[in-house]
Amino acid sequence: MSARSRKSPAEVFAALGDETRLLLVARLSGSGPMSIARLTAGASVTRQAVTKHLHVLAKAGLVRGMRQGREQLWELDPRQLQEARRNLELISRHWDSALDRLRAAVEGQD
Amino acid sequence: MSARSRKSPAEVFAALGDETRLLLVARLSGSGPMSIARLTAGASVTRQAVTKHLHVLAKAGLVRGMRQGREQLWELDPRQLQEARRNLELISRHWDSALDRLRAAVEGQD
DNA sequence: GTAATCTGCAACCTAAAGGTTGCATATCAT
DNA sequence: ATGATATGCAACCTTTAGGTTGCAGATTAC
Repeated sequence: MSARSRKSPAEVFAALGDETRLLLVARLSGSGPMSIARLTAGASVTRQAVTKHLHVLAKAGLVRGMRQGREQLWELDPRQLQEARRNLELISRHWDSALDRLRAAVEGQD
Repeated sequence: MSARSRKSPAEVFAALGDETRLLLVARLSGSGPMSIARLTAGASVTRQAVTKHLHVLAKAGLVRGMRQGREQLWELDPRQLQEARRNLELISRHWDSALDRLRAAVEGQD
């Protein structure tokens, strides 16, 4: 149940559907791997909460952790991130056609 | 608290982070406005559950409902959808740079 | 070696999510 | 009018999310 299997879009969306996690992703996007302690420093919740959020993100395949000495470093997972990114674009494009369709329908009514 | 105010990305993601809701959005993307009864026909939960999901989507600004006779028709909300779409693309692009950065870091290490 | 740091594990708590059922109400068809 | 449809509202239930605290185990710094 780790980061390797295919993740459903819903799971990825759900993982991103939380302010704290979105913040973690943003911070990891802007720098290299970071320890839990450091990530906690910038968050408004306890270390345990941060840890849990990281695991949620990991389960969705967005980040991955690795041990280094006494600290656990977390970083974005390029592969799953790419896939998530493509999913977002697929949906986005899907909406495009939906919007086109709507527009056409409205114009047709005139 | 209706569809007019600005929605946080997290809220939109959260709204999309559920299989049933994703399905509803997909169905609405593929056709015109649909009544709750009709939407329920394709779902695996009760009408009430569908109604609740629609309200969650509406609160996130993704869909909107309108009354027509005895039925309530739901459709995608073009405006908020556009905005959501742009948010997705922003994040997606943000990830792109993050991935570039990662790639560069790895190459630099060789 | 000892103290300070960084984490993991587990128990526990509260609020919200997701879902159901029952009943009332409005609208449509005949 | 009457029965069938389509919803809305409200109460209720169970599971999960998000968060906390306390304590034990490693690792690192001195």
